[in-house]
Amino acid sequence: MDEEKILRKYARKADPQSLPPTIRFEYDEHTLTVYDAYPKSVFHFLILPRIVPPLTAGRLASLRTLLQGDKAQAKEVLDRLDAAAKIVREQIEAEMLNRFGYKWSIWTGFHAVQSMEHVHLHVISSDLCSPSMKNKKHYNSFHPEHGFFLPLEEILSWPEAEPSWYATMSELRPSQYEPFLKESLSCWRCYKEFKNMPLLKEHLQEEWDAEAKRERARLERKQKLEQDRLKKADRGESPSAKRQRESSPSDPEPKRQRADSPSQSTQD
DNA sequence: GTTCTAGAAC
DNA sequence: GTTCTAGAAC
Repeated sequence: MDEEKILRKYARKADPQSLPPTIRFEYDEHTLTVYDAYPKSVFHFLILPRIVPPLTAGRLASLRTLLQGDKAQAKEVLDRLDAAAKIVREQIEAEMLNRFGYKWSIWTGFHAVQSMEHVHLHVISSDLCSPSMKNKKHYNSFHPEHGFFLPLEEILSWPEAEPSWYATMSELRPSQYEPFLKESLSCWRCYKEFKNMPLLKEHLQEEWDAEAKRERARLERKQKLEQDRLKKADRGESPSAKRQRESSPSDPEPKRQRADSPSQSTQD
């Protein structure tokens, strides 16, 4: 089987369950999520639209062929990928907490010019630390500033835009995007430039380590505050003193979890 | 997409 | 001399 058409082969499977678990992550009626065979980050998945009528292999050959076809159909495919990506991100975040004790950002988007046939949405953690991250092209294809990586959120807004603008964007001309891959090696977090990949990789690892340290310390402070609050509450401390501590300025991030659910306080 | 490798860069 | 890149081959 032609290596280049490997994704199309997966997307064609009537029964994705038959794919080995080393390749298959999960699937639903319209999408299939696989592990990237050469992950460029700690977490790196590809979400493929499955080839189910009326969708054809030709229509799903690339993001370009999808966008240049029926607009409503394109929108539907993108929405299904979006829904699948949300679920994958939740699972990645759970795994981040399990294995690393904190969560870091996850990017969801397409390469403007894909190298493997068949539409595939990248869901990739922002560390960009992986043995398979080997050259400038690899790195720049995910650099959030260079423009080669197209966030799904952005593409979802295209069909709502001016039709002539939509048509222009849908061309996804390689000549427009390929130069982005040749830009100098700069850290996407601090913009510092590096002479070669080994030096950049070393720096990316340091950035990620620093983030881990920062985030773990922040979570610890938060948990300690919470424990103290509960202790004080048990002793019947005045509600006003409690409120004062709760509005701690060191933790501006809004949290989904209510502070008064002690049963879950270790997870966050 | 990867592997291989010649020659540039250091 | 060794490391690294980048283009060709697959």
